[in-house]
Amino acid sequence: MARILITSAIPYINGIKHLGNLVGSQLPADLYARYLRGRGHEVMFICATDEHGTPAELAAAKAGEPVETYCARMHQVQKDIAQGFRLSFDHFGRSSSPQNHALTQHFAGKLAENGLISEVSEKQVFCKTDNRFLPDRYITGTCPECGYESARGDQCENCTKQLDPTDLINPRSAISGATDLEVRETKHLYLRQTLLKDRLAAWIDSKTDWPILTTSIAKKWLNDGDGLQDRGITRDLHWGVPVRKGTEDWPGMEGKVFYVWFDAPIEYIAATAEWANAQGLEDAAWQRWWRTDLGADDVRYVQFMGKDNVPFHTLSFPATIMGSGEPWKLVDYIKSFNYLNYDGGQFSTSQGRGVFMDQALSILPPDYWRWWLLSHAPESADSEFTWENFQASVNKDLADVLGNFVSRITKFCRAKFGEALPAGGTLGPAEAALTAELSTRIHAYETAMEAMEVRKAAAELRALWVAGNEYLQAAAPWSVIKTDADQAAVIVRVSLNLMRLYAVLSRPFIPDASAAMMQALGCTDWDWPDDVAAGLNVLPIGHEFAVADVLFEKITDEQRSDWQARFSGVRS
RNA sequence: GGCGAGGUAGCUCAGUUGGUUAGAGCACACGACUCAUAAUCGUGGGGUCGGGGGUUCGAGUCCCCCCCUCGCCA
Repeated sequence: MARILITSAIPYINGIKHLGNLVGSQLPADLYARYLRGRGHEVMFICATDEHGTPAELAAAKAGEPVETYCARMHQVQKDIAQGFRLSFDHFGRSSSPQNHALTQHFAGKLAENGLISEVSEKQVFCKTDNRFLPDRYITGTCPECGYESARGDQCENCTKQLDPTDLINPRSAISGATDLEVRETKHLYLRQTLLKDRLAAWIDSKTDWPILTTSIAKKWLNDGDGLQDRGITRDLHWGVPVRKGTEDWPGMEGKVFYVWFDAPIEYIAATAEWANAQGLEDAAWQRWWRTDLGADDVRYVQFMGKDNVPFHTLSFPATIMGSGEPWKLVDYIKSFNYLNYDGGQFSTSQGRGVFMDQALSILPPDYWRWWLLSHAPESADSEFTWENFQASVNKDLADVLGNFVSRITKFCRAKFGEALPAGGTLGPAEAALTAELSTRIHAYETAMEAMEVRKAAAELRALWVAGNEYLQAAAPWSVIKTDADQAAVIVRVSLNLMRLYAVLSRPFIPDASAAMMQALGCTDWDWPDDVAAGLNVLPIGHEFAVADVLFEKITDEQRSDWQARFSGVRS
């Protein structure tokens, strides 16, 4: 039994996420967590809301609420929706938690002790119209590197160069558009990433099994232009983690907070601490996941995220961990995703384009979305959601192939033998062939799952469902029963056991349907079929079951065109 | 116009370090079956891998040029 720590990129507190966000991190992370639990491994699956920074302040102001109230409310909203999608976090934390405050301050203190923090008195942009210092991303201007005219103050979207706001040429406020900006003197802390560049580069180079998408982005940031730069980690804001050196005051930093990108990844650790505290456990309970000196040396740590998050997870956060000089767990594998497009364009939070998580759940149960999104996950390239494809995939895969298998075998048994596994007959060559095929396919499924090849795993699972229909079709118990009831009984017993197998194997993808299948079978044995022959013999002769309701209703053409119309515009 | 990402069967996509007749699912056609959510199973048609050069014994897979699409920005 292995121990695996899984984190999903933490969604920003500001608003409900769309399906593209969901499939880019939380959902595949959940798939992986559920699979590993199903195999009997010990899993810690962590997510949280990312709550600090100016966008939260502005959204709260717009909602007419104090920022603390706004964040608490939106956290609960996101938590409920995550539950709606059956995301099986062990803990869904908050980056504004006391635990994260303490840990963020702790890391800053350690980094300072190790000479990795510099205090820089710099000139920062203050907007008189907005009456505030403008954070990096709220200043637009021309990129000094490539001449792109709408570069943001933190990064040029055009050339991906990391920037500081004062690098921009012709800056203006992105909040008001005002140009009455003035530069004021303010002191900030910088993380001296340049001193860690060689260690980071060597570490990235050692990750030869990482996806190209992950390492190529990391290397680009390490080596492009002047290479990795020192990074400001504090801001002149009110909402955030107050700057402190561990538990000590930090002279000259009064009234300032840490930059959101400094404290957000630390929340992965803090959320695990939140989990332990919520469970009434000692610190050792979470430290054994994160401290290699306190039990985490045998933990495998896997992160899931969209490609836009890769630089922070391959460089900034590891710099924090390494720079602390303490034995914190570094990530072992980063699974990154491309973007999901919506019907010919992009999903867009700012434009309200596409289907959002709450809307999705209002029209269909989570399994439908989970199946489609995971079986079409944007792993190797951006992929596309269309309503036609969604309808076709769901109807064919879930209703026709899996749902109908369950339906046909349970109803056949009820009609011919009653609602219990019938006695008689012995396994023959057809069952031996089925067992062999299932073994091969389950192995392929496991291999894909362990490699986090999501689409491939979905295809293998589907092939397993098809194998059941093939077996039934060839065995034809509805014909056999006319001359050999014992033989028909064997086929039915094997098929009903196969249904249980499907429930177990499918659970990571479609947990509700799996639960419904198991409930219909009156079974609570979720053991993974390491031995397929034994796995097909779990439900004994005489075991009673019930015919379940239709597992998956088909999506009608009327529903499809209705939703297509309803979600064609922008969200109001 | 700038930058970025792509162009493989009607649709959504796979195609490992270049190597035998380019694959899957859906859709379509035909056949089988009738237990089942008009479901299932089998067979088949269908692609000059955007175009043109080049490297190579051999390129969807490497290099160059061009065309087109999408995104962001002007």
